[in-house]
Amino acid sequence: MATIKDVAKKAGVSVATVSRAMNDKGYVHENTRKLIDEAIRELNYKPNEVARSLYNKKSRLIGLILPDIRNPFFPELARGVEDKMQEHGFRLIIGNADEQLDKELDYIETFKQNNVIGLISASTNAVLTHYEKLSFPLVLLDRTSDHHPSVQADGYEGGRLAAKELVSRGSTRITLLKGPVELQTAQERFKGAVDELFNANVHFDVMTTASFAFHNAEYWAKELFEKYPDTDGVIASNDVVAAAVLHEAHRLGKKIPEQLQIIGFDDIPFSQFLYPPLSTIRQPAYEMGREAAKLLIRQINGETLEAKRIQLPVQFIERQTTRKEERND
Amino acid sequence: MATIKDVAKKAGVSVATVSRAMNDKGYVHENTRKLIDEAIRELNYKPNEVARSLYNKKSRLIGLILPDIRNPFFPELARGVEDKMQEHGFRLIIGNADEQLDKELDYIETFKQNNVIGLISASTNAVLTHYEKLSFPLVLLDRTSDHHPSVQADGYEGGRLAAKELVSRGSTRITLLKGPVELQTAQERFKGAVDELFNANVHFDVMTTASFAFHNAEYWAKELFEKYPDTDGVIASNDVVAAAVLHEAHRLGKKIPEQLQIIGFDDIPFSQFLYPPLSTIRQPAYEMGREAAKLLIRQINGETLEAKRIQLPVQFIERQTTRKEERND
DNA sequence: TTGAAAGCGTTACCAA
DNA sequence: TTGGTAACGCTTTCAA
Repeated sequence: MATIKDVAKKAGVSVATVSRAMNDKGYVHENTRKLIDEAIRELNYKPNEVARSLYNKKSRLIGLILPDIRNPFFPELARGVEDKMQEHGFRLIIGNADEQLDKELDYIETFKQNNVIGLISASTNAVLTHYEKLSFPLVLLDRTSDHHPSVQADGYEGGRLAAKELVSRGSTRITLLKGPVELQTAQERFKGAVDELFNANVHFDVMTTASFAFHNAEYWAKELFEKYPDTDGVIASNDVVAAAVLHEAHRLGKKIPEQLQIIGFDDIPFSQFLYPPLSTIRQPAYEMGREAAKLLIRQINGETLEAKRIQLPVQFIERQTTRKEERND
Repeated sequence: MATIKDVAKKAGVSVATVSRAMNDKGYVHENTRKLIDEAIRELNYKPNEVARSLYNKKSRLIGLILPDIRNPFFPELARGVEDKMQEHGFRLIIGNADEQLDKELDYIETFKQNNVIGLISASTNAVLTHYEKLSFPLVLLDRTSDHHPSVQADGYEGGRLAAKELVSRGSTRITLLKGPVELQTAQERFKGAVDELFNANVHFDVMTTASFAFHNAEYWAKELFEKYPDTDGVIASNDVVAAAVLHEAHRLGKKIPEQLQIIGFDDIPFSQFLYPPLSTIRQPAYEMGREAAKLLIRQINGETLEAKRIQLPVQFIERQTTRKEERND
């Protein structure tokens, strides 16, 4: 690997001048610059980011913490972050926390030790204290905080919408799946749904699903129908859980959506391929990722954002696990 | 952040001694060591990985290139790599190439510039020349190479199995979906299936799907039934495509598996939630990730592996998009 | 407009 | 058994 010294030698100048030329800082004569550019090209020189990082105490790396890379919602978020960061010359390193605090802490440590210039976290951990004394800017994604800028979908409205659509389509014994108690976004969805359900004055039961992961989803689904065998409308905590519920409903021979309506949350790509295709509340995951990236970049550029909160709208995606709306015309 | 100097000062020794103590290199008196350990603890000192990396020209970071983070097969792979690496104190940074060569090159550059100690690539790009002159060890995952160690599933056998199961379950007009031409693994599956189909002397058509990604899968599915409306057995190039085919088959009102059998490839977690649950050829993705990690670690530890190839077995997962086998007893 | 040199935090050589 | 110091590749200050 060629170093800045090699370039300097080839161009017949000092390393200081090469550095100035590369970074457009201070004066460099135009002719000198040409010599340097040529030397760089000929040697195929790429600055050593580690050395840069050691001096500057910042790299061009952005850390992204994902709670569970296997839930398709998160890769979608990641893609949004990635694309936006790419446009600005930052590189993303993804850490999969696997819903475990120690893994999350490991990654944060790794990020610190490698001088990331900023961090985006979609962590699902309730406690955020380990984010308090970071030396680089932070954006929270798919969750909120009173102390940090954040991007999230309008969970309350999402929950409300889900309930409203189910009710207006005729479900009368609704089961509301409540996501992990420590997860704010899940709680907001829950609150939205509960409020709407109360208003509608319809019977409903609540069941808590303590995780969003695949291997548990099946279990929740079974439990759901054991506890509430005659439910005729399920508001799932997310699409993965909804898929499991749909699967279990088929196994039990339920007609969907005639006997049982199901509505998910997220709108992951797979939902359209389920049978029947899953009606769901869409979160604009990719956009959320982009917005988080924008917020982080603004901070990197020196703006102080405090606890700025960006909330993106959700949307009911009507597919076929819900019936047609009952019209009175 | 405390530095090694602070520790040295606090312990009343030189930085050289602290360094020796930390790395267990050279002599350190037991008493001195105690002093140092205590200082480290009190200051909550963590060595600066960037400085280390600058000197050693290697970090503790492992790069992982994924072709498409949205295809659930790859996160599963990543989890395997991650877990194994974690056990050895290495940290994983994931780069999503998005099936685009320039993104892949960008990540490789980032990895180089950040002194990763090794690289695992599940790239889908045909050309591998950019992997030739790397200064760190490389393992290819989910693909093969004559020049590098690699880990992959037995694609040929997988293709063969898929065909065999479909035939033995009574499909007579099979459509074989062939993955991207530049993808070796796809080609091997294809070959295995073709060989078996020839032997079985059953009619079959071939259609090429030029990508594994979601947004295209639907398109291939539609095309499939336009071209071969009376096919009674589909061997999909992977589970994502299979899901799309299943979806389209429903839309066309086909009875599955009575009129049409479908078999996938990969066994991603979602496949069990499809309706009917998808019969598929399982690749042991998580294990593959772990094996790739092992291979990389061996190289990091100085072994030369040449083009060692590890091939893991595949397995037919019988679910309900295939009929019961016709027995003659 | 340029260059010498110090410094970023660590490791390793060599002398003590 | 310990410590001084050069070196890793870069940026920045200051003097020329």
